[in-house]
Amino acid sequence: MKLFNSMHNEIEKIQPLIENEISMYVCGPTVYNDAHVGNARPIIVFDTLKKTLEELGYKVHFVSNYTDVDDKIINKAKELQVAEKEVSERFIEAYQKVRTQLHADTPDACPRVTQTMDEIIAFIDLLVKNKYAYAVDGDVYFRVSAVAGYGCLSNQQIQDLQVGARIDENTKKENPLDFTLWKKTEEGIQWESPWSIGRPGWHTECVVMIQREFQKHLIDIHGGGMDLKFPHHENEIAQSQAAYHTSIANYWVHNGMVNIDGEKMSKSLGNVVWAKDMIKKIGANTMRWMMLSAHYRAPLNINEESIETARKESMKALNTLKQAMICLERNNINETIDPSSEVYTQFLDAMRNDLNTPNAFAAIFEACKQLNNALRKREADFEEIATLTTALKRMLHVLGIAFEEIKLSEEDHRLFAEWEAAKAQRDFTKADEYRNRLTQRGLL
RNA sequence: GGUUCCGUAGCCAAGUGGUAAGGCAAUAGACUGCAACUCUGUGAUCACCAGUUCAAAUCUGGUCGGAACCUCCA
Repeated sequence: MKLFNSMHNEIEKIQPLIENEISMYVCGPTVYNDAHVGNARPIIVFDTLKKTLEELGYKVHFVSNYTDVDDKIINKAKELQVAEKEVSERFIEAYQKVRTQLHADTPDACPRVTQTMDEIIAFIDLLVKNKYAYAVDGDVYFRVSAVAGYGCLSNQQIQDLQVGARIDENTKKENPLDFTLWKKTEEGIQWESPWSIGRPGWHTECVVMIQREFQKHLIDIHGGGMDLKFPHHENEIAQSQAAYHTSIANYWVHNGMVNIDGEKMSKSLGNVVWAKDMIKKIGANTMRWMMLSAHYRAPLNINEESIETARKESMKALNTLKQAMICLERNNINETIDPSSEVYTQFLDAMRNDLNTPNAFAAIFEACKQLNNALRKREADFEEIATLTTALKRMLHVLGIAFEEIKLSEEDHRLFAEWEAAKAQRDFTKADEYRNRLTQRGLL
């Protein structure tokens, strides 16, 4: 398996820390609102990565968090006049629903900030004690200058950052780049800490959660949206370097952003599309197909045309699969277990190569073509059909495209036979009748 | 100002040194009782310029155009 490592800006062969096992952490959402289609992309991308790794034989340990402490949640709670916990619970539930609807596997663990507070405070305390952080008036800041190599992920030089940085009104910091680890506050949820009553900053939780969930300081893959690279991931690394002398993960993977009709999705533009609405409108299969039809690192533009194309393509593949399954059922052929075939190899090679889903789709189209040709042959090669069917199923599974298994009832078998008999007798009235009934049963 | 990425047929999109995958659309056929489905054929010299090389979409330099990030947005 090869992946583009944002840390070194090049494609690298994955060398897992433990043979045949992959530990993977993906930054989850701040649960102050419903997930929009931009949030859906990392769900789909990293779920596809997980499924690919599993298809390649790796055992994947997958963790993704929920940020349930944040200013935005506090504001939302005020707006709705409810407790913050109510807001976060509600949107965690909504997020989980979207993830499930998108055919994404539930992570092995979904830690929350509110449930990790003791560890977070202990971690900040460790940083303060080791002089990597300092407390001022109840706030705690990370001392960026204390770690060598700050900026290694985003390839930023500290001096360059300072030039362009917006002027920070916070004069308590030693350096404008220093980031908040603990914030004293009288508002919203609060916890007691050695420094003040307050709440933690955003950048600490992931480091602590990774340590807690994986029980180690270095994992294989850390993922998230491209926009998290700086400062979030950079700051995670800085803290991890300070506390554990590791960069948290060996491979940093970032997905590209989503645009709607060529424009960035934002509240100010008023073009935010909620994931749940789009799923309802176009279906999860079309949504995954569309999102995976571009490479995960490239920006993805969504418009009516790209949706329509994805819908057609996915329908074609699923229809081919259905016809193949019906053919096998009607002829009492068991599917093979082994998907080995040229197209399956082609597919896996594409996926292995930095998740090259556009090329993987080419393999799927080729499989469909071969399958359709095989299905039309006068003397059907059932072995070929069985192998291709298994291969196609496996490929669709890896991409998270759901399909229904076909099991023909006695009645179905009879209808097919009657239909064919009627056609043979050129009784087209009857034939159409059977055809309609088969169509109604979703078999044609 | 800094960092990173991109500009390939009408549209989407791979390919990163050896003479341009795939899909959608379009179009011409085949199959079919009709329809649907399906299959077959047809299209680009890769933003522009200059270099390196036997050979460049692919490397180098430049020009033009677009995007993301630079303190909490996936």
